[in-house]
Amino acid sequence: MSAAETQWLDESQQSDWRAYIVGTTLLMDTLDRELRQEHGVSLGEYEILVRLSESPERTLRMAQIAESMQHSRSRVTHTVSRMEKAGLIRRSAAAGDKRGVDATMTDAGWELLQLAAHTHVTGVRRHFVDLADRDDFAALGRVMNAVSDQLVAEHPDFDDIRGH
Amino acid sequence: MSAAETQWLDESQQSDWRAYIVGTTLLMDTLDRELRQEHGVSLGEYEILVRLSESPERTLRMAQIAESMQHSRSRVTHTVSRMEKAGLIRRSAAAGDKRGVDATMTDAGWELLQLAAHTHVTGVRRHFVDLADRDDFAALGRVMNAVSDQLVAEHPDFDDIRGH
DNA sequence: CTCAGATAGTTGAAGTCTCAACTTGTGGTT
DNA sequence: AACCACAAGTTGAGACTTCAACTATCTGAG
Repeated sequence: MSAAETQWLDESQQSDWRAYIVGTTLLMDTLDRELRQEHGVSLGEYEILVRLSESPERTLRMAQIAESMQHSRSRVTHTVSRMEKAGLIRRSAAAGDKRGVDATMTDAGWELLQLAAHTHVTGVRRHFVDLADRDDFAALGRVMNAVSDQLVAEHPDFDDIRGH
Repeated sequence: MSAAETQWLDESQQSDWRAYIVGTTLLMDTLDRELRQEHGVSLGEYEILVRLSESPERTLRMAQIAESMQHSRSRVTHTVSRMEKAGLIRRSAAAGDKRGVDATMTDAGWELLQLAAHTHVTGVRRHFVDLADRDDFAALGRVMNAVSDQLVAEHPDFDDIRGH
C-alpha cells in the first residue's frame, strides 16, 4: 500500500477537508477560550466535570475518566491533581479494589459546572449548531459517526471514548 | 444574554455534536500518530512544511506562518527552532525589513514532505474522505464554512487562517 | 496456594505551548 | 532630527502533556 501512487484529493474534497480543519481549529479554540475567560477552566477540565456529573455519586474511577476522554492515565492523574488542588474534585480509595482511586466532584465543582455549562452550550449553539439547517447537521453527524466507526474497527482500544 | 435561561440542545443536536467531537478527536490523534510513527513529524510540523512548499522560494516570514496556522508567534519561534535543529528549515534575515526572519524549507525538508504527504493524504482518505458520499461531505463543508465565517465575523483577528 | 502476568495509578523528566517581558526596527509626527 | 506608538521576533518561566519507570494490587493457571 505504501508503495502505491498517492491518490490525491480532488478540488472539492480538498476544499471540504480544509473547511473542516479550519472550522474545527477556530471552533475548539473559541470554546476553550470562552470557558477559560469566564470560568477559569479549560474545555478538557469542563468535560471531566460533565462526565462526573452524569455518574452515580458524581464519582468515576480514574481509569474510566481516562478511557472516556481518550487521555492517558498519566494525563488524568496530573489533570485531576490540579483540579483537586482547585477544590473541584476530591480523591478517595475505591471500594473493592485497593489499587483503584475514585474521583468525586465536590460541591464547588458542581456549582462551577452549572455556570460553565451555560457558557459552553450557548457557545456551541452560537458557533456551531445554530449556523446551518438540520439536514446538513444530520449529514455531518453521519460522516463523523462513520469516521469513528472506521477508526474503532481498526483500533479497538478506541472503543471506550464512544460512550452510551 | 448570560442572564437568560440556557437553551439546551435537543437529542439529535446533542448526538450530532457528540459524533463531531468524538470523531474529530479520534481522527486528529490518528493522523498525528501516523505522521509521527512513519516520519517523525507532528501534524503541526507537517502543516508548516506544506505551507512552505506552496510558497515562492519555499520561504515564508515567521509571522505569515503564525497567522496562517493561527499559532502565536512565540509558538512558531519554538517550533521552527526545533525544525531548524532537525535540518528541515533554515532561517535567514528577511530582505527589506531588518526585524523580519525568513523561514525556508531545506532540501531535507522537501524530501521529508514528499514521503509524509503520501502518508497524510492516504490517511485523510482512509479515515475521512472515502467514508461517506459526496453529498454528505458537501454538507459538512457548508457547515464548517459557516462556522468559520461566524467566528471570523465576530473576531476579525481570525481572518488570516482561512487562506485563498 | 503461589507466582507470573496483567491492571490501576503515580511519579518525575523531557518535550511542547502559553504568557508576559524584552529587543530591535519601522513609520509617522512634530 | 527626536520622538513615540507599533510590529517582528525571541526569550525564559510556568503550565500542561508524554513517556518510561515504578509501586501496589489483583487474577488465574497450575
